[in-house]
Amino acid sequence: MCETPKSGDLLDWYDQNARAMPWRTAPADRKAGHLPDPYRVWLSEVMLQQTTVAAVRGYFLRFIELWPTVVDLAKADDAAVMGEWAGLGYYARARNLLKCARAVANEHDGAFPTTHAELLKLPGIGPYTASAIASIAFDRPETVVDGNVERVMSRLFAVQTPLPAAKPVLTDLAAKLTPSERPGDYAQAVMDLGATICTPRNPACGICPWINACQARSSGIAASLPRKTPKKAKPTRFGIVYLGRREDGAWLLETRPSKGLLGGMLGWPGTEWTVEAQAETPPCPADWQDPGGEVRHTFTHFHLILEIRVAVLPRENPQDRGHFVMPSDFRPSDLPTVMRKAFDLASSAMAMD
DNA sequence: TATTCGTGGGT
DNA sequence: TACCCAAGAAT
Repeated sequence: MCETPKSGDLLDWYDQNARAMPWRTAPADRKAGHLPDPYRVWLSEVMLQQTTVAAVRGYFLRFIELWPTVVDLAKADDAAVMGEWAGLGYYARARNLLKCARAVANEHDGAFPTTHAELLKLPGIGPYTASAIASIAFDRPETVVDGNVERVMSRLFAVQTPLPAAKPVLTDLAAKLTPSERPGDYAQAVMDLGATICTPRNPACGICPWINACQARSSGIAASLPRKTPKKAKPTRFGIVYLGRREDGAWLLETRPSKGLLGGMLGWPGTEWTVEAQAETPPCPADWQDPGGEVRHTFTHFHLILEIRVAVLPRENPQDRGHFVMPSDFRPSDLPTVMRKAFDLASSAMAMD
């Protein structure tokens, strides 16, 4: 038989094992009444959506350096924010980040709302992020349910229903465990537990503060939970991108439409990406050459094989698409990863700089 | 409810 | 290599 899990046992563990992060206030400081900056909590939580702490850290520090407050961010140029987000993925987050910053600056006097319901109205803030901000930044007793919490609850209560169907049940179980004391620390504690001990594979049950309360552990099935419904196979799509350079060195680039894949990001003009090989569709007439090689990249729901073409473009070429960017203004780091791969391939194949 | 939407690291 | 996965939201 198992004990009833106690939130206090987890908080005691967290007091000793909380991981330091740039956006986080240590448990001792929180107990002294020092809550973290809501702007930093919001920014970090949006960056952390479906993204690892290791990947986020550098981006977070850079954003804070460039835009120390939400009002600063609200005044930033779209292209600057999208460029700084490049490489982090899920670019709708960056578009909504700006919308949200401007809403907070213009409609909330630069102060984030403090309740779950008000936070939920803002762009890019869903149920998880609203709970995270309300609990972590404002110590409200809201329940965070992310992938970590789903895994911890499914094991603690041996929930056999596969995800995502089990989500409502797991949310209910998590809510009933959430304490009214130290809700901010508790939220971070459950997620830390899932990230460091109650891991997807090889959970470290021997050092878990809830070992005596865990039903899956007592049944020996912890590592097999949570169950998940099978995923669909990824199809492969094909496309061509065109890396054109004017005689004065300027690159022909385009800002992609603000909706859909890589929306709002800088990229090379090219064909659509489809399951059938694409016919040549250059952005302007030129002597396009194939330098050889291909870019392979995998998105969430398809594999992509991309061919590249390169050309020197005449100075007075009436291009149909895109805009020219001088080398002094071109930062490959502004490109989403698949576009940066194309640039790297062209650079190595042509040995051009 | 199901799909769309990135990327890099781990196994 | 080929998966799996990560502090989800929008549609």
